[in-house]
Amino acid sequence: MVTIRDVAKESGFSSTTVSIVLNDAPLARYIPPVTKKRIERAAEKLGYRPNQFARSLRSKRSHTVGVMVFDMTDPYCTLVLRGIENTLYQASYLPILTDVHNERSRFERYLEMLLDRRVEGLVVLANWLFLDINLLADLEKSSIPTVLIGCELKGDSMSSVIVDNEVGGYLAHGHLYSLGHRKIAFIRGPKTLADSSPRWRGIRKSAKARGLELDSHLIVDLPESRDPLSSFEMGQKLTENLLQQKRHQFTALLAFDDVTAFGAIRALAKAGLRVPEHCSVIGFDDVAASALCTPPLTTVRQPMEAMGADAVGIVLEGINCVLEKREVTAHHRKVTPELVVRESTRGLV
Amino acid sequence: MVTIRDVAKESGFSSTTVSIVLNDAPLARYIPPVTKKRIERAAEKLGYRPNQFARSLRSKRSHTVGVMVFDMTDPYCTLVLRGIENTLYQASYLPILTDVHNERSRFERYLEMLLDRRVEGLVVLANWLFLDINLLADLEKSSIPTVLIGCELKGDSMSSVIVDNEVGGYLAHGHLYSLGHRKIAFIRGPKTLADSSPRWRGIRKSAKARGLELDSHLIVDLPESRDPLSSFEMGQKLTENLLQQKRHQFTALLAFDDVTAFGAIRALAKAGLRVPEHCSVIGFDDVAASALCTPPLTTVRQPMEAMGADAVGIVLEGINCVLEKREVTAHHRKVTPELVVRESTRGLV
DNA sequence: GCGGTTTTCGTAATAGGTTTCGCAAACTGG
DNA sequence: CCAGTTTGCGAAACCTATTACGAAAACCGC
Repeated sequence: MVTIRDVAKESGFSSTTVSIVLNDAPLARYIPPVTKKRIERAAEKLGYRPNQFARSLRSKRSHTVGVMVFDMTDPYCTLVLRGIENTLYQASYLPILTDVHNERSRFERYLEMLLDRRVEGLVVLANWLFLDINLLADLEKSSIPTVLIGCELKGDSMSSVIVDNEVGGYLAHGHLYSLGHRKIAFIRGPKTLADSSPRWRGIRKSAKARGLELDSHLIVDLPESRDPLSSFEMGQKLTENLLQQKRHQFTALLAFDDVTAFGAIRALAKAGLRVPEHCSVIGFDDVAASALCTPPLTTVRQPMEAMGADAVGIVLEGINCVLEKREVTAHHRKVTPELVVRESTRGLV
Repeated sequence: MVTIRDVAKESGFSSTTVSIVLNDAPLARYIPPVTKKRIERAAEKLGYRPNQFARSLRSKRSHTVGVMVFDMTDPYCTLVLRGIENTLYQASYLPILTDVHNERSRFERYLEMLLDRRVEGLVVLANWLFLDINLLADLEKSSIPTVLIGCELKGDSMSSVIVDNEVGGYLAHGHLYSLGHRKIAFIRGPKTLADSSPRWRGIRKSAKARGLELDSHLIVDLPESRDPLSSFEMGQKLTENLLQQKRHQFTALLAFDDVTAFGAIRALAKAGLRVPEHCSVIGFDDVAASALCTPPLTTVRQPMEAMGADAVGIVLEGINCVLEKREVTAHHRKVTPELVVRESTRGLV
């Protein structure tokens, strides 16, 4: 390995000067161009690359951000991660990716590891979070800029980026209503999931605004589960149950999320019902698969890539605050979802 | 920040002894339990956490592995990443995730960044790789244990983990054949993609073994594209083309991969053909969406999680070789794919 | 040609660990 | 009781880059 001293020797100057020149430090003003050239040429010739460990040891900076995901296999993650990665790249930061597998011990272990590495910020993708909220209290103590995606924690210790679930629920229900559906089945999210209740609130709001009564026989809840893909089987099963109560028919189904919707569609197909001819189905999220399956799923899109980018923007700003010893202020961003009409919903004839 | 010297002061011993005790270094044999206790208690009391920068500076180790993905949005990545992450976690390594976006400049920049961070190994997910192969030559120079997933590079400079595409093609074709299909359409992969030709070889082998002639009118190729999801639109378009030549009908379609198959299914649906009633469709990969869509896709599964885990295993072994100054030998693993029969294929009546 | 500023560059301290070396005390065997 | 080993521990070197400080030269104005 070639060190700064090697460059110093090669160029005939001291390591101090080499450091100043190569980093273009303030003092570089005083270094004549000839000297700079010589040093740069020497560095080039030797293929010098500064040792980041030594540099970090001095500067106390890692140029690294920790990314914690609660379950990578959730298709929701992909685009958010893309947004995170891309924004970090622009800023020359690198992400350390950890997948908590929805396990408390793993969360704690990873958090320790990340803090030990002195990550300068933390992005937590808490989309499918069933752990104690006070687990997030661990995060507060960490005292580095932290942003939660998909889960709001009021207060000024941590920022958050969430989708406006209420608007989303409102949009979804409004869409089905405007297509003429009046008998709508609902698969709500697990009670313990933060997204569930605001989405439902939006739905009720829409129903109320339109003077529509909701039939409690057509409302079911996903159970709590550690596995985000379990909502497929649950969606299927719950839909089967709904179909069995012959006295309470429905012409449309509003699922908690896209994966649940896929499960519902499966159940409908097994019952000989086609989407959207016999029953319209709408999801939430707009994961990649929603556009790929046939019929493509009408859904409420979360701008996932933008949310990831936004989260990183907040973290980077926080890092700058820390560097400049300004106060770090928490931001609570709530982004607006967008209705994406595809072919799984259709007007009643 | 509390340093090792603080612990030394608190415990009444030197930093040497503290280091030896807390790391359980060989010399710790000679330290009496009383001393160890005192030091551990002091460390505990002060909440001492060793500075990883300092440690890495000395030991030249980062306990970090670089993970380069060519395009995160490829659904193929998710499970592979899960396997990578999980195996690294077991070994207390952390992954730095980079997404090359299929851009040469980005690849080079990220590679430099990773090497600057002294990652101890490299896992490259080269699934959808259209860049010059000699770009991978850059990797060879890096002289750290490197494993390629999904792309073989013969030689002993780099290891690889790939699926046995030929067997996969053979299985897929054999499955359709055994269901009675004789007129089969094929959407082959892009010529420049490493997976394409062995898969096709497997298909031809199966056809030959069964004495079946392939109809060249029913064979089309995906064009080259940077975007892994483009194979959806391409699959759709090519299938439309296939359907237009009325004189060459087919009862089954074998797609290059699952995403292509989704496109094909869409085209079939638009033409009023149902899967599998009117046409069977088989994919390749078994991405998550394949089990979620309706009808669920029959496909050839790549054991993606295991492949990721396997790759990390090889990297870790390589790292150990480097540590013990043994020779690093490249491994070329070829894993067997598995036919997953779902409902997008059906026997001819 | 003398104080003062600017330019140019190096010495040494620093960051926070790990490791080599060596000293001294305690023990072992003959 | 003496040589030789084992125990127990610390001083100092080391890893590599950054930076505070200061020395010396060059330059300026008067």
